[in-house]
Amino acid sequence: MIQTHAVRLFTERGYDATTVADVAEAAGVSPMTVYRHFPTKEDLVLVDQRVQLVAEQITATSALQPLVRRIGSALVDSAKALTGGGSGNDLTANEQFLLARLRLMISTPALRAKHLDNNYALQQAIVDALGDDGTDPDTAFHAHAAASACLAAMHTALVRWAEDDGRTELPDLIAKALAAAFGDGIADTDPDK
Amino acid sequence: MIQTHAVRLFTERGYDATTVADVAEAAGVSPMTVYRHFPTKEDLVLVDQRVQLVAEQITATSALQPLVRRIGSALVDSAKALTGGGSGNDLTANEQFLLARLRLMISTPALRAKHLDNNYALQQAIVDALGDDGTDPDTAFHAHAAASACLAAMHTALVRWAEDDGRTELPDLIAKALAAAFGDGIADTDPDK
DNA sequence: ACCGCAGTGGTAGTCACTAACAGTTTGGTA
DNA sequence: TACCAAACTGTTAGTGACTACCACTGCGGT
Repeated sequence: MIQTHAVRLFTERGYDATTVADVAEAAGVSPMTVYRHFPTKEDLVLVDQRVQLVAEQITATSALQPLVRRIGSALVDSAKALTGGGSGNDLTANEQFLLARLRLMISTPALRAKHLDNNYALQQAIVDALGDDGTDPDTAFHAHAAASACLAAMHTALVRWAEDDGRTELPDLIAKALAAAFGDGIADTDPDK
Repeated sequence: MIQTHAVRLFTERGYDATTVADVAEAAGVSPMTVYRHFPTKEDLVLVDQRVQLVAEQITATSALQPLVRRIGSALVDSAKALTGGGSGNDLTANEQFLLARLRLMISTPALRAKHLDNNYALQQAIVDALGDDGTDPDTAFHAHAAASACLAAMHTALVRWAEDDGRTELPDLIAKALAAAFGDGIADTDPDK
């Protein structure tokens, strides 16, 4: 509830021009309560990264495939879970809310910075999930390079998705971004296609 | 001078535990003076991105090459300018200072986030320099995906460089990171090698 | 009626950062 | 030397995010 009011106020008046006290008042609670649920003002907007989910998808992929393919397909699949499968044409309320938060995130430096740093944390989780045992620094370096590049491509897809107002399916956009960066074919999700 | 004291204090006591007033006192100036030279506390540490330089290198590359190759070679070249050419074995004072700031940047969330956002601004400049006229949204999307992935690989190289205490040449590490992400051969700088 | 406990609120403080104003130093000019 | 303008520095008084600490309320179980 607090989050809903926050995103609405931030969108209407701007992020910087809206204080946490404003959000608290709109939600009918005290500023203290806001801080109890959301450790920082930025967390009122930022999208849950689902680190756990992505990591599980990574371990589920075949270790025989190239790194960017393993990571890419995991990201595409997690995007499906995020948008709810993407069945019909109309956007669900969940997707609308996601879009509103993404638009704030893109246009507000503080939010954008924190989101990019969250992506960096996700990168660490991906490298861990890839099964890097830490013995070979070159292997870890390779994994970090691949993971960071894949996540950067995904971020580009997120921005494009928000600019498109969600008209294109997010998983498809991510696959397109991966293909644009790494070349066609590397990021196909379903081999039976 | 202010910056030198700031990095030293941040390294000794920690970034969060050091106030801007502390930095000002160590530098023998008032807190206001610090804010006049560095708009935010983070700017006391962050590395100059040299957006202009990278953009010029991009326009100097052949438009016939693949995007990641154009961007990659520009990033490798700008890294040479940043570290000062990398001639001898010993680290220059400039490189030492760069290393200290990088270490802070990697370990401090606020600094890391802002640096990643600076990279995002650099991405915009790279896309602009690539000559995207904005008419075709797919072309722009392609350029953004490639640029973001290249910058992510470069960031990975920066982290590795700091972990290595600068023992490996930074431009070489960036080339290695690009090769790890995009495949060998795509990021070679000098064709005559 | 009693206890524990999760959720909520108040108070006071720290610190990054800003705006408005005032004093000082510096470099160029007559 | 005298002078002026511009750059530099300092003071004060704020705003707002965020924290630590303590008190209060409702609520199910014994």
